[in-house]
Amino acid sequence: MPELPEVETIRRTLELDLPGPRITSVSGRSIALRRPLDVNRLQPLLIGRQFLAPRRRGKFLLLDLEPPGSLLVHLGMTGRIQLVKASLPRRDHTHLVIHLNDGRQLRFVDPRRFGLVDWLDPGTEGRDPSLAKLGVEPLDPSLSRVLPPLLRSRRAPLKSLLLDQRLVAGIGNIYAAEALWRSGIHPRRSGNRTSLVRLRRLAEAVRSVLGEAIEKGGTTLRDFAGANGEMGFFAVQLSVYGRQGERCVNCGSTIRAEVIGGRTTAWCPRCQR
DNA sequence: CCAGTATCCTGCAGGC
DNA sequence: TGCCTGCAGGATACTG
Repeated sequence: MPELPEVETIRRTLELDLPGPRITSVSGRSIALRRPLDVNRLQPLLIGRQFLAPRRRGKFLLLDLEPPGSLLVHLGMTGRIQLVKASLPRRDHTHLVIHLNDGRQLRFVDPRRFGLVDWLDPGTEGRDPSLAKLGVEPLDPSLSRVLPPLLRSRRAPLKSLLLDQRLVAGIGNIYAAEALWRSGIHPRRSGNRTSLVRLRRLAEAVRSVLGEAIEKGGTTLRDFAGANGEMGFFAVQLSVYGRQGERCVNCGSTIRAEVIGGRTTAWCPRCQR
C-alpha cells in the first residue's frame, strides 16, 4: 500500500514538523520485523540527537539525525508513522516510540510487521544491503533513458519487472497496474518483446502516475497529517487497480484481473495489448 | 544470472 | 453469532 507517493507524502509532512526537538528516550518492544527491531540498541544511539529533514529512497525513509546518523524506515504493507502528543493513547502494534523533549512522540506502528526500523551509521547507507541494490529513482529525469533498455534485457512480464526494486525503486502493485494501463501495455507482455518506443511510453507513464499521486497527496497534506498526527495513506483516483469487473474509464470494456508473478493484476483487455 | 514461488504477519471479508 | 478460509502485498530466501 505505501508505495513511493505515500512515502514521499509522509516525508514531506515530517519535514515540516519533525526537525527541532531533542530525543529524550526510546521505548517499545524488541520484536521480529523485516529486520529484528532492537530497542535496547537504538536507545543509546538516539538519546540526545535531533531529527533533520528526512530523505527518501524508493519506498525507504531516511530519518537523518544530528549529531550524524540515520534511522532507516520501511513501512512494508501496514506500517504507519505517528507524530503525536505523548498523551494520545497508543494504538495496537506500536513497536517503537521515540520521545521528544517538546512533549511529542514519533511512533512506529505496524500490525503485519513487514516493515523495518534500523540504525545507519553516518555514511554507511551505500553499504546497507537493501539500499545498495535499489535501482533508478522513478522521478529522476534519467528514468526514460535508463529504464527501457533494462526492461528490454529481460523476458519476465513487464508487470513483474516494474515491481523489481533493483530495476526501478518505489513502484508497488497499485502504480505498476496504473502505469501499464496508462501506457496501453498488457501486464503479461515480456520486456524483451516490447519495443523501445513503448517502453519509453511506459517509463513516462510511471513518472506521470507517481507524480500526480504525490501532487494529490500534497493537496491533502493537511488532512492527511491529520488532527491526531497520523501519517497513513490517501485514496487516489485509480483507473484499473482493484476495479476488476467494473468498466474501463477509457473504453467501457470490463476490467479483468489475474495473478501475475504472484500478484493480483488488473488490466483492460481492450486498451492494453 | 534469471524467473518463478514460498515465506513472513495480521486484519478483514465472505461463506456457511 | 462464530468459526474457518483465503486474500491483501512489501522484500527476500530459495528452487529449478
